[in-house]
Amino acid sequence: MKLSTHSTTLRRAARSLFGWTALRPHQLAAMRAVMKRRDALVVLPTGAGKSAIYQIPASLIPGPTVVISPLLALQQDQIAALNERQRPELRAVRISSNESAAQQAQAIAEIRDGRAEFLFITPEQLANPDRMAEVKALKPALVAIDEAHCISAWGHDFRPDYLALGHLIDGIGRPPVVALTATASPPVRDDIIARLRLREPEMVVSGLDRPNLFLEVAHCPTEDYRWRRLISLLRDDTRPGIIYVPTRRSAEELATRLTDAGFPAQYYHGGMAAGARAELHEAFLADHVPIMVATSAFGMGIDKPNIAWVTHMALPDSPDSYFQEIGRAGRNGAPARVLLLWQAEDVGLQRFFSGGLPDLGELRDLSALLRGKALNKKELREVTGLGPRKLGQYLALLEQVGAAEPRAKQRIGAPRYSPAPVDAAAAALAEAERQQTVTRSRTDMMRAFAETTACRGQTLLAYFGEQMTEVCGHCDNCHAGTSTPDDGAVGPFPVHSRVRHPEWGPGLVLNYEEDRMTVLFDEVGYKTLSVSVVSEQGLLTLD
DNA sequence: CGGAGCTTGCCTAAGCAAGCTCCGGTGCTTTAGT
Repeated sequence: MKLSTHSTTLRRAARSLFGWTALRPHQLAAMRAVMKRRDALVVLPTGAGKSAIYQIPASLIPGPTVVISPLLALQQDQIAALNERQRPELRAVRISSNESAAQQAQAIAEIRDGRAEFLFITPEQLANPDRMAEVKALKPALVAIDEAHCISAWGHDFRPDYLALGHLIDGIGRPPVVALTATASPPVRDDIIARLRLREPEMVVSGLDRPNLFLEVAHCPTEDYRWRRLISLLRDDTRPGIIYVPTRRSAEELATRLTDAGFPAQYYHGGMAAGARAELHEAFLADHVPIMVATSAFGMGIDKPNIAWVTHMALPDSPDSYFQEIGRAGRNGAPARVLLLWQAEDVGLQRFFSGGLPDLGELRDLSALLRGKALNKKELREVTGLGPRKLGQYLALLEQVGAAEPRAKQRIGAPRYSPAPVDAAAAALAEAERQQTVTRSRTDMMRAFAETTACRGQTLLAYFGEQMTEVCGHCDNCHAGTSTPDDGAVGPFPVHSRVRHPEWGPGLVLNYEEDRMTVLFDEVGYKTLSVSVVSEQGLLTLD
């Protein structure tokens, strides 16, 4: 089929299903890749009609679509939006712990009989082999991975089944895969591609600059100063906004303090009852909550056009999180403020969150146990005495070094040629150390962003692999006149070229700023080097 | 890692410094018990 034919078909479907008269170039490019049954990785800001990228082609391609989406609440919203349209070719069902066995059976039947198109599901569900077989039997024609950055952000420790998604997709017959996210730096893109085992994916990446967001950072020597800066923002701007805080307790305390000070605020965090969370979410969307004080739990799936400002009361763990969180402001295109209030001490908490290296002995014992007999997680917990969290992390690590693999009936065993327990433990520990180094180097980059006197827009986008040729003009440093025009990245190696360091191995050149250059090394994460030292000592070579 | 909040030790009265302990994010699942 000719490309133009696909375009016409897609435009017609967009008009008929969504009432859209036009498709944006990025949307169309991504949809055409899906129509050609190619794998695709799509990085577009939310609000750019990302969901339609899989939904419109799915309605045209014969066979159902499996949508893997991380949060049940988010799935619920997406399903409701689809089913509101009352079109059989868009009907969506779900399988999760929220549905009874009977409801789950009915969902499967609806897909099998062609009465529904979309099956929403979590990676955890697919990790159950019986469930996997059930989904495979439906012969899905397409898999869509929503919020694909979760693979990289959560897979390594928090939700290990995210790490196994490539394996899980193979298990349901490996149809074409389209992965979608609003935020993915180059290494995160590589991680997504590798974990999902995408085959020569079509890359659709839009420009990330958000000119209507004014970026501002203030170093706060005292808590009092932090408070006063916040209050001055709240006096200036009474439109709705989000305040991000690092802990649950500080969310509750700050909301109370603000309310007492005459700024009515609500708080939101992951420790609250599901019902209360849903209510607050709704109330915020309905403009009933002017100020939301929240941990990072608040936000995914919040597509609210009129968020006027986002403030961080501590340094986020990474530019990835920061960009994701500030991206919720100004979706309607109106001017919006982004303010980061930070202290050097904030880094301590992030180090704690990224801390906790596995115990070599425990890893070795677990590895030896798996070689003896395949066990399920509950049995493993009982035998080893490890907590569920720790056990999940250990198993993910051992799987990555070829010392563990999923088996039938939710059991986990050792592969036939798995390394000896001592070697497996050492390799797993090394892998955990590498991940921790990279995670911590992201926090270093976040701190560098906070401390820079250069253009913040350029600095932030360079992290995401986008080279802006001119200063952004919408940050505090541009307004203060300290942003030096970055005249095309003068340096010994082109931006985005692969280089090699004798000690740190291969890496990717990200940007130049005065005499400093930032390189992302595969093994040790982000490093800032002096350009003159690199040049004089010949530290880097083209790889 | 670092902050909050407690106890201890000083030593003859109340209050302060030092030292100690504890705590800290993101969500799926499943199960036991009301």
